[in-house]
Amino acid sequence: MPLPQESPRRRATSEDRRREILDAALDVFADRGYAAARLEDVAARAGIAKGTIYLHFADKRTLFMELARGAAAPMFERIGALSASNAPIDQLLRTMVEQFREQVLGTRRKEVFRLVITEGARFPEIAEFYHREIISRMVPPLRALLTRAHERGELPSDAVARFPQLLIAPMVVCILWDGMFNAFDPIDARGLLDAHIELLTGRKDIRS
Amino acid sequence: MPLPQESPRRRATSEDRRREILDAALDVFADRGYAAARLEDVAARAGIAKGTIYLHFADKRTLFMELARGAAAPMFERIGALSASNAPIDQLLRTMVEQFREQVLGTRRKEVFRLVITEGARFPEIAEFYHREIISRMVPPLRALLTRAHERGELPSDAVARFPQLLIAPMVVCILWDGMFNAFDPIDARGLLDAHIELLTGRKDIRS
Amino acid sequence: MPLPQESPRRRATSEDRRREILDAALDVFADRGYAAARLEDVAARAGIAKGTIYLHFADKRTLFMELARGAAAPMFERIGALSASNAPIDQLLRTMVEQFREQVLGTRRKEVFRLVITEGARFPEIAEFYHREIISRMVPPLRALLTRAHERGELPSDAVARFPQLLIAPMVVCILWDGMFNAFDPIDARGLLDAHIELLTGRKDIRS
Amino acid sequence: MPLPQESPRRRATSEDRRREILDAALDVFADRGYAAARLEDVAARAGIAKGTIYLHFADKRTLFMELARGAAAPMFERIGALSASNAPIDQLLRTMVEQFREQVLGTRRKEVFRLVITEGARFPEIAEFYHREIISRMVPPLRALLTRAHERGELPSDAVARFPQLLIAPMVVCILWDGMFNAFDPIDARGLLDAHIELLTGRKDIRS
DNA sequence: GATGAATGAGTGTTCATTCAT
DNA sequence: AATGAATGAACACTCATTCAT
Repeated sequence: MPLPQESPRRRATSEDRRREILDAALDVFADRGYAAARLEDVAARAGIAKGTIYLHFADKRTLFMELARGAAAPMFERIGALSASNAPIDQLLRTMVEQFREQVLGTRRKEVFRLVITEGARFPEIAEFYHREIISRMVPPLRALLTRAHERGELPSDAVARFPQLLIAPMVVCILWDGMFNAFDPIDARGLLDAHIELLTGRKDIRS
Repeated sequence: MPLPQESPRRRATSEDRRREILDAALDVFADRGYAAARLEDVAARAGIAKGTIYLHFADKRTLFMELARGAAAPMFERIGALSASNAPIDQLLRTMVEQFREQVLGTRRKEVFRLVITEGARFPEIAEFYHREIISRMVPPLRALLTRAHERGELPSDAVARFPQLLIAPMVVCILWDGMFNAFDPIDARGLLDAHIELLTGRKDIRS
Repeated sequence: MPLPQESPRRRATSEDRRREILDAALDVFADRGYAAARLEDVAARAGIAKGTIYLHFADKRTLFMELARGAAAPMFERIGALSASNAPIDQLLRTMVEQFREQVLGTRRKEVFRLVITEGARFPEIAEFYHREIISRMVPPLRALLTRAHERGELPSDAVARFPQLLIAPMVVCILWDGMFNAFDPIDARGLLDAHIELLTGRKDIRS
Repeated sequence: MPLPQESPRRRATSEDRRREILDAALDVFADRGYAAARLEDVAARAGIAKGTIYLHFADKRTLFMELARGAAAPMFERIGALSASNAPIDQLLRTMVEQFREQVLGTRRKEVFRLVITEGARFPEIAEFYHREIISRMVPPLRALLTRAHERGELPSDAVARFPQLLIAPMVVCILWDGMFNAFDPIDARGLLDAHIELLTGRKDIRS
């Protein structure tokens, strides 16, 4: 819920400017990695002067961390939707995987996640943030969901329920593979993720 | 007919020196990432002068790439052993996972893999090298092995056979999780990897 | 968002605004020195926007110079009063010293003088201004005064008459000492300046 | 007494390099003041590269502080010599003043002192250092000396004994005047300092 | 081979100044 | 008049790389 804005125009512009900088920063950070990225390139790509960045972000590190945090918000909705649902588990998993392909792999957001994965070890705050805000909030409902599915006989094993990381692992691999090998051996993300669901549920999907 | 060898002594010494530098480099690169690592720190940790590094490696990039390549060699042996075996698949998988835990996760070699994963996108040569030397050599025998197992009924699904990445994904996640969250939420790698085998084989392990 | 103004006059006059800026500038320049002072801090302290400074002063240098010049005006009056007087020299000196303590050392004006002393060498215009407007106007009447006092036997030596800087030197030292050592060894300005008059006149003051 | 040097050549060279940098730094700091001085200019004047400065000094501030501290050492000798002497006070004072003119005013060391005076307020460490190492060590022997002289009747007043700053004040003024007004009104330091001694001792010097 | 002092291009960050609103 | 976002030149400091010893 946005606070009342004293000057809607100005505020909007400032918010836009922030967004432009974050967009440009994503390109540059994704391209070169955090340490090798140059703020001058970020500025150039955003079409602004170098100093302008500092009107919106305290320093390079802060810019990076706000970029990394930015990708977290959209995940909550998916989590909420998932844990609330009573649909059969394979349908849920398929929805989840489809959303991942469409909203992460198919967009620039995948770059943010790759950055989180590849730079996370050097940014304790980001690691903690993701653990606290994403992982520790995601695991309990996921586990509940998967446990229920197991108890209903929809999942042959409780392995994923005990280690929900197993559900996520192939997606992580998709992002990493895409970043490393895409040029000469692009991944068939759909095939891989469908195969993974098959492994989990023990059932082959008959796709329309 | 032996080729003329340069002095065995000198060669051995030089090789030792190389190894010391690579060891030190692993520490520093793992700690700070490629771009932020300082060769001065590498030298200090190796107990040598900065310039000495350049007697053994052309430049920072080369040093890093040779470090990255170094972890590849030991994998061939495992691959060979695996594909030659006729043992039941769950036993093979358990051996493989155990080796991973003992020889990668339990050693500093996990740092090399983490570096390959996190810096790979910025080092096309490394990406290509790993794809060419590891992945493209590993996939066919792995696939054959898993296909055979599926056909013998040891694997309920051919999903892993079609996407051997699914076999590797949890190990990747182990390495990444270890690097990011170990301080406050250490991973139970054995549990996770056993659960994964359970998923693949459909059978719970009865460990002695 | 401007608060409703407490004062009935809607806007400060330009002269008031100038004064506010100069006041704020004195604080900031005194605190950090000319080069390290930031106009943004001046603006913040004056409660105005950064750009507003430029409506009243051409640039940072000009602002500083007008600040430095500002402290000069009040000195003329003292000089005039001094040179016109026929009172005994020790009384005059005591008055002078007392005025210095009350109107310079005891106020923020001492900061202006410290700035003139410490930055003067870097601001030829200020050096020239002070030499032209203060020193070269002050020396002749001072010299006349002191010479007369010497001839009347009120001063045992003509040394100060020949070098009126000797009269000023302890005051300069007071200002500098205050700025450097005040925190841990505050100066007894009254004692020091009284002792100085004793040196000049050869007579100890019997203070009431 | 120099310690045994492990590598006389190297050590001597490094010491020389330090000295060259300090010399160049004195020029630049004296010319522009601390904040406005550019280390690139220091390097250029020393005939070295910018980075070389950092092999010898941690940063700009440290460079400045070591420069400021450097001028302190030579003063101890003078202090020791003075306080040990039993010569008549006016002779001591004349020696002191002469040394000041020759070894401070007549050399680049006066620039160091000007820097200490003008930047001291912004460098608490320097202020404390000078107070601790110079002033607090200088005052007691000076006071003892001047008190003895007063008791022997060589000084008509105990004013300087009580406030030894009065002895120093004219020298401070000489340094400042020299920096600000020298171009158009050079000071007659000898005349001024002699006049000051006359004030203190009540005796005119008959110079040869 | 080994050293480590020296280099200098490169980059994050600051801040006086401008100008559209 | 006043604002404050934007600019971009400037500068401290870093570090891969070289080379004389």
